[in-house]
Amino acid sequence: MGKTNPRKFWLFKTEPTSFSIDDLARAPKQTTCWDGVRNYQARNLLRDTVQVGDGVLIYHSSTDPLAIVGTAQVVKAGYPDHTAFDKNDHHYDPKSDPAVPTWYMVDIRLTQIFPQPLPREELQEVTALSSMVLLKRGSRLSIQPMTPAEWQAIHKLAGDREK
DNA sequence: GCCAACGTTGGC
DNA sequence: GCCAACGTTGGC
Repeated sequence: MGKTNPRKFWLFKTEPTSFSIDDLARAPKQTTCWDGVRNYQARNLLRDTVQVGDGVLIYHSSTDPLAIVGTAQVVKAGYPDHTAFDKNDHHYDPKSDPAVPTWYMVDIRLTQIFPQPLPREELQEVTALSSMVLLKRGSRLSIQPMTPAEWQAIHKLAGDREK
């Protein structure tokens, strides 16, 4: 009773051409809503599991170099993604009813931009990361769970690169 | 409820 | 640009 859930860790994918970690850094309070997720598995995580205080790695996909570029923190837990209701929004979904929203989002605040991004190529060499969802073949999930061990290993790599 | 067709993601 | 891996759609 009264036992708080342990802090969890996530990896959020984004295409830097549409939203990059530099955009996050320039946002008011370096905070943004993570809108536009249109996949049910990712939606379930955003709605039900991602909590305030959870750690988030930011990953740049479909770019060169592919890399983990920094970290953020969840500052608001799952709430309806209003961009689904906006006809003019690229992520508009007419099937999402405001009374029973289909899609959810969270807010995150930038923690740090890594001085050196961690390229996917290098992550693939690290034994401790061999089970990362990100590195699995055909992995398309845009909101990915990761283990505390993976979280720590990433931070160690980022720290080592800084030296 | 099955499953073929189609669309999308995203590394390579 | 290619294409494997998924997810979604829709006829039956």
